[in-house]
Amino acid sequence: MTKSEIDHLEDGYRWRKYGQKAVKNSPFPRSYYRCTNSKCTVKKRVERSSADPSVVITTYEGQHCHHIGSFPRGGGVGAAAAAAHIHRSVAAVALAEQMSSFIPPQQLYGLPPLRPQGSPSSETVVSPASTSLQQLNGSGDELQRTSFSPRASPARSPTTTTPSPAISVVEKAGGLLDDMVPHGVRHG
DNA sequence: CGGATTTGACCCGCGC
DNA sequence: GCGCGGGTCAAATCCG
Repeated sequence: MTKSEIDHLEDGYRWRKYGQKAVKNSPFPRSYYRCTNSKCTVKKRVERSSADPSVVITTYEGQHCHHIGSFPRGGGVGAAAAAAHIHRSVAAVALAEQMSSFIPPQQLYGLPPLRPQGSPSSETVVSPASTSLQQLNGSGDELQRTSFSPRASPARSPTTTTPSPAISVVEKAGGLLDDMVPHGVRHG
């Protein structure tokens, strides 16, 4: 789950939308993305929460068989790539957690069928990924979630320059990216 | 002109 | 067997 107004959250990979369908649970449509890499079959499902329109639920499916390599903002990325090759898509999920960080891993709506048994034991599978991310972050995610306000403001200013709640996640992403990309390459 | 996005059609599994 | 919901394809369109 990610708190953001925009659907196309940049997690370091290139995504191409290939479909959009309306869902019953939510009045908002669900978007389907695929990794632009030819031999990479990773899929991403982005839907908006019915309870909180400002929350988007991003579901990763599959595993990136390639590293980021060509980061849209530049190069030198290692965090997401390192996390991505850990084992499964949980790395990507964990990465999304890092960006949102306002929900404990145990309460994830549902993880990929990593465990054939009925008990996924999410903490067991998320642990390695989040641990690595915590290490490369230098600190835990607690400080992030504490400084994050889950209810920023309605802020639906269409034409004004009022900062939108998306800025919050952007700042957080920036803080995360700060460790991934060097300064100066994020302006475009 | 090319790549990404849009959007309707098509396909598949499931319930009645 | 049919209808419905969900997922994907592909032609048209948009934008750089």
